[in-house]
Amino acid sequence: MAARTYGQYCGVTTAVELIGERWALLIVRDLLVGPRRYTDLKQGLPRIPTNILSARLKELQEGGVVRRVPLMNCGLVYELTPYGRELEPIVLALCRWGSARMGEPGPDDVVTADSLTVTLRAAFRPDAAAGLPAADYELRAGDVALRVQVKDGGLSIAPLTAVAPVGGRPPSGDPDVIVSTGLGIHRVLSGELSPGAAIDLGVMTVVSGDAGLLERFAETFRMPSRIRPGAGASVGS
Amino acid sequence: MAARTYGQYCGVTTAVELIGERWALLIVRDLLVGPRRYTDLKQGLPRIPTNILSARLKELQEGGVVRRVPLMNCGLVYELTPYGRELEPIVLALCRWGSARMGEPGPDDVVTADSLTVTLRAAFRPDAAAGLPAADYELRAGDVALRVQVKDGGLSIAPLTAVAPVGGRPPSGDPDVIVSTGLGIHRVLSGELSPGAAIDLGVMTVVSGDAGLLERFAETFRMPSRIRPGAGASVGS
DNA sequence: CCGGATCCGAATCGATACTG
DNA sequence: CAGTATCGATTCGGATCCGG
Repeated sequence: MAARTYGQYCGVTTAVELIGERWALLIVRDLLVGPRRYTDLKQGLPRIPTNILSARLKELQEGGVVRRVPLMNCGLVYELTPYGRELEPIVLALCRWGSARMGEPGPDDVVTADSLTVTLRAAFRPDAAAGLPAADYELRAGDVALRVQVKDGGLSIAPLTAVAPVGGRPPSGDPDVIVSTGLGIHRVLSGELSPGAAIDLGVMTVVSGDAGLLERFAETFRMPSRIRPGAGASVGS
Repeated sequence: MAARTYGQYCGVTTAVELIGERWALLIVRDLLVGPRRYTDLKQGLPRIPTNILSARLKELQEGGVVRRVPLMNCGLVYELTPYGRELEPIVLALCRWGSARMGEPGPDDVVTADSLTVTLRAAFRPDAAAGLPAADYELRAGDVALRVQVKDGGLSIAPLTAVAPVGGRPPSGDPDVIVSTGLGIHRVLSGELSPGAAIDLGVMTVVSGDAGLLERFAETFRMPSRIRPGAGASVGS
């Protein structure tokens, strides 16, 4: 033990010892959306081996990042501690940073409800939203569907795919617009494609409702612009 | 290949694929201070195996985070690309976050010039500094010595141990105060100890100059308060 | 079904030695 | 100085299995 530490007395080092192991930060990402059962996490991280999931949960608990909470009606959930929740701005910033280098989705890449929720939170611009009237979107990407409500400069996102998880109240009424995208929604979030262009290219489809609202959507949610991957590559053997 | 990817189309996932491998973020941390030679990095990360260092540098270059720059007078340095430099606020935030869980230093823990420089940048409070007159500190911790100058709400830090690295100009004149601490300087940065208390306990020693300046130092640099590690522990088998 | 534990081959990491 | 080569020690990934 302790052989796998970095041997430095530094906050960065301590932080990566707490959340730097493989899969750890993705568990944190999903828990930022809400408390999750073991099985929820396994579904949200389809490629994680179960032994790794339980090992990480144990380590994150020992680090005081995650807490294990028994539920009244049998079962149990994992949730972030207050200390773990302090990672939210960091994870959102990493999401924005990484988005600049997302190329085309691989054939096996998936989008989960939690990852899309975090992505939208990362892309949300409260100042832009404050200047615009309320809007109520239903977003479908891959096989997840999200209800996204922007009101009074605030954002609330609820999953529509499964039964509402532990703490959520299901949204009521109908959305103003239902839009379906492939995994290419990021091309709109990055500003690479205007909503109109995305619809013309078939990247986005308006299932029902007011297509004009999508311009407002694109103003409310925006990721940093993408970087051509070709720029700094070629390492040379 | 691609077997070791996370299989998700998400900014967070992309980010940890770029900088989530072991040691990678510590390399970024050191490069945030300035361009570094291979050997500098090896010294600043004493426990990194050399094959891992070269593998990480290669990966970081392929990811467009790091660039390899030949020097005019023979030799070469690694430096962050503009994209890599965008990690600065994230690394500083991680430094603050992790600092809350740094316990006592282990017997083999070291403090390097670069890690201490990043720590001070992370702890720097420009708004507090703006309200105070300029100050010029020399800080010695472990076997590193740093010249820390606060002026007009700005911060500049230069190492005094080795020859000034690549881009640096050596500071001129004498500091207002020279203070020597063990690795326990973080107990002052965290506010756990006032400078006076730290001196009384022998955690800090004023080598020369105006000890009164240390109060100003403690106001200018502050980490989030520490968390009792006992709070959320005990995982239970 | 939920919440894991166990086993094993494959890939990675760590330490040291060596080289242009 | 700037790495590569090698090899044992860990860890990861995938699958299976198990108690409630």
